Amino acid sequence: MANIHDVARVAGVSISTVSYALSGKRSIAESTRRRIDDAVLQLDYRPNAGARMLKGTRTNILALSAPLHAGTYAPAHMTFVLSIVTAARKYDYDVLLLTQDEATSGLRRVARSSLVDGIILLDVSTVDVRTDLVRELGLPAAVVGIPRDTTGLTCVDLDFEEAGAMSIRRLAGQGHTAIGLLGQAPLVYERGSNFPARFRDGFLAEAERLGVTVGFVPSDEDAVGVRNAFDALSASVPDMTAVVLNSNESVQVALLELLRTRGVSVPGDLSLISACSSFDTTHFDPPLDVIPLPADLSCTRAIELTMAQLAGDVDPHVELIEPSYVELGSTANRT
Amino acid sequence: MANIHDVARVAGVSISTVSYALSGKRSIAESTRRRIDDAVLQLDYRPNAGARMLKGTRTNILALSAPLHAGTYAPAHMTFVLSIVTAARKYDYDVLLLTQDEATSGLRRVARSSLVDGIILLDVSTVDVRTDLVRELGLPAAVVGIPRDTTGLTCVDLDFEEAGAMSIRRLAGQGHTAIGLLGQAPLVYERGSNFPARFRDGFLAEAERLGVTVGFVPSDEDAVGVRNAFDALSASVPDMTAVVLNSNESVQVALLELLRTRGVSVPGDLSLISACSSFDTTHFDPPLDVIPLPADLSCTRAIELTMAQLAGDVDPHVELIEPSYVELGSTANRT
DNA sequence: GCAAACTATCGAAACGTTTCGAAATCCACC
DNA sequence: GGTGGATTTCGAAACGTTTCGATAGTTTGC
Repeated sequence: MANIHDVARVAGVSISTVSYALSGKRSIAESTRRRIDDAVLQLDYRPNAGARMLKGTRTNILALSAPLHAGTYAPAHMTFVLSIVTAARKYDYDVLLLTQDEATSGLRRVARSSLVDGIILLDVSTVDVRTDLVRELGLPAAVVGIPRDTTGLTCVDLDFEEAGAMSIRRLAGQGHTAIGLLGQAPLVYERGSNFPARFRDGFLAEAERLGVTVGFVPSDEDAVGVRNAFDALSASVPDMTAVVLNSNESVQVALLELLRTRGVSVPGDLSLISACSSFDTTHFDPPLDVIPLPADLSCTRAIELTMAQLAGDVDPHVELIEPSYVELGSTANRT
Repeated sequence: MANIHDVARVAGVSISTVSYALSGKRSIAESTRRRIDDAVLQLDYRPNAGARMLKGTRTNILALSAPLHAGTYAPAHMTFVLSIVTAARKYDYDVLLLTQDEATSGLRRVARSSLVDGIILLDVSTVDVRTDLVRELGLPAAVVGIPRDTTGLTCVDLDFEEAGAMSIRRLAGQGHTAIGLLGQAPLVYERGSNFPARFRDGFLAEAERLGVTVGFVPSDEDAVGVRNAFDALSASVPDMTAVVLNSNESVQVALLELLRTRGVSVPGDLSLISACSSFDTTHFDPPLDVIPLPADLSCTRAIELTMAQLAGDVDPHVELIEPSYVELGSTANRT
C-alpha cells in the first residue's frame, strides 16, 4: 500500500510538504499542491490510520455503547444507531460498536487503549454503570437519555416530560376530561429505562394541574396484552374519550385493530395520540396524531456536543429537545 | 496515560522484555513476569492501539457493512449485527459499523487506510456492488448471504433452498397436497434481496418434485396487506390445508389474528410453518413450528472464516448452513 | 574445566505519520 | 547589491509499539 514517502517521491517533494499539503496547515505553492494531488490520486494514497492515531492526538473513532436490553424495541434502537453513525460521519468520524456485555467492559478497553476519541451512550437507564465509567474515563462523551445523576455528564434527549404535558394540553384543549395513557411493557418501567417514566410523570403532572381525570396502564406487545391493557384502562378511567399511546408500533397497530373490531371509531368515539414514536404513523388506518421521537435530532446533537468537547469549548450539561406535535386527524373536540 | 516505558521502569526491565512478557512470544523468567504483571495492574496499562496498528500487522478491527434498506426487517437485522459483534469479540476483534451510503464508500476508506483487518458484508443482494469492492480490496472478508456471482468470495448463509424444500417435505409427509407460501413484502423480492427468492425457489422445486399443488403470494406488513395476501393465496390454491410463512414477525402475528377472527383453527383447519424466522414463535398463540434462521450460527461462522483467512489457511468458498425443524404443534396430518 | 547450547534480557530499528524549527528561495526596497 | 521580510520547502524528532539480532548469564556434556 502506498505511503506518504511514495507520494513525496512521485511528487518530487519531501514528506513534510505532502503532509502539509494534505492537512492544509501550512501554505503550499499552487504548482506543488497540484503535483501532490496528482500523486495522491495516481497512487490512491490514504494516510495510514495507525500512524495517524499514534502521532496525531486524534483517532477519528467514536465508541458507541448500545446494549440491547430485553424489551428494547429493535427498530427504534436501530434508528438511533444509524443516526449516530450518520451524524459521526459528518465530522469524519467512524463508529466502533459495543454491544451487550462489551457495552461496559469494552468501553474501558477501547478508551484505555486510546482507540477512540469519545464515547456515545445509548439507551441509558435511570441508574447506569456506564455513566460512572464515562466520568472515570474522562473522555469526551455524550449520553442519549437522562440518567438520574447527570453531574459531569453531557446528556441529550427529547423532553419527554414536556411531551407528556403536551399530549394532555392538546386533549384538554379539545374538551377531553377523561384521558388514558397506554404505556410500554411493564418490564420497561421496572428496568429503570427512564424515558417512559419521564413521559408518564409529565403526563400525570399536567393532568393534575389542569384537573383532568387520567389513568395509566402499561401494555404488553401481543394482541391479548393490548386488549387486556385497554380494558383495564377503560375500567380505571370512566367515560374515557381519549387515549395517549406511549408504546411501540405493534401495540399501536394492535390497538387500532382492536378498536376496529369493536366498532370504536377514531376520532369519533375516541381521540388518539401516538406519543414519542420513532416510526411513521401516517400509513396507519387512521393515521395518528404524533409527537415524534426525533432520533436524528438527538443523535446529531449528541455528536455535535462530543465534537465540541473535543474542541474543548463546552461544559457538561443537559439539553432537552423540544417536542413537536404533528396533527393527522386522530383527535377531535369532545362533543 | 501509562505507556510501555512506564511499565518497564516500574518493573525495572527494558521495554522489549515487557512486550515479550505481554505477548508471550518469548520465554520470560517467572519472577520477571510477575513484576511486569504487577506494574501493568498498578498502572492500568493497556497497549496503545495506534502504535500497535502501526507496527504490528494487525489492527484487530473488522469493518461491518450493514446497510438498512427499506423493507429490511429491523429486529432481524439487529440480531445479525449483534451476533457479528459478539462473535468478533471472541477473537479480540472490535467492529467498525458502516451503514447506509458509507456501507460502500466507507469500506474503501477504512480498508485503504489500513484501519481494518477484514470485512463482513451483511444483507447482500443478488447483485451487490460491495462484492466487487471486496474482491478489489483483497482483504479477508466474509459475506453473509449468497450473491449471484460468488467467485473469489467467502460466503455463509442458511441453506434457504433446502429450508424451502424441507417445509414442503414436512407438510407433504403429513398428507397435505395443497400448500400456500406467504412471502415477504413485494419490495423485498424486487430489490434483489436473495434469501426470500432462494427459499421460494427451493419451496417450488420440491413441490414440483413431489407433485404438490402450491401457490405463492408476497405480503405487505399491515393487517390489510396480510388479509389480502392470504385471501389471494386461498384463491390461487384450491382447498389449501397448509401455509408456510416466510415473512416477518408482524405478518405472522397478523395472520394468526386474522385466522382467529375467522374461526380457522391451527392446526385443525390449517397447518402452519414459520420458516426462516429470527424471532421466537413459542409465545405465539398457538406456537408455530419453525425452521429457525440462526443468525448466530451464520455470523459466528462468518467471523471464523475471516479469522481463518487472516491466518492464511482457507480458500474462498461458499458454506451453506443446514436448516433444522422445530416442532411446536402447528402442523397436523391431513385427515 | 571448557566449549557448546540454552535461557533471559536488552538495545535499536522500523512502522507512517505530524509538526517544530530552520533553511532556502524569492521579491521589494533603499 | 545588500538587507529584510515573506513565502515555500525541508530535515528531523517524536508518537508507542513489535521484533530482530546480540549479549550476558547459566547449564549441560564430556
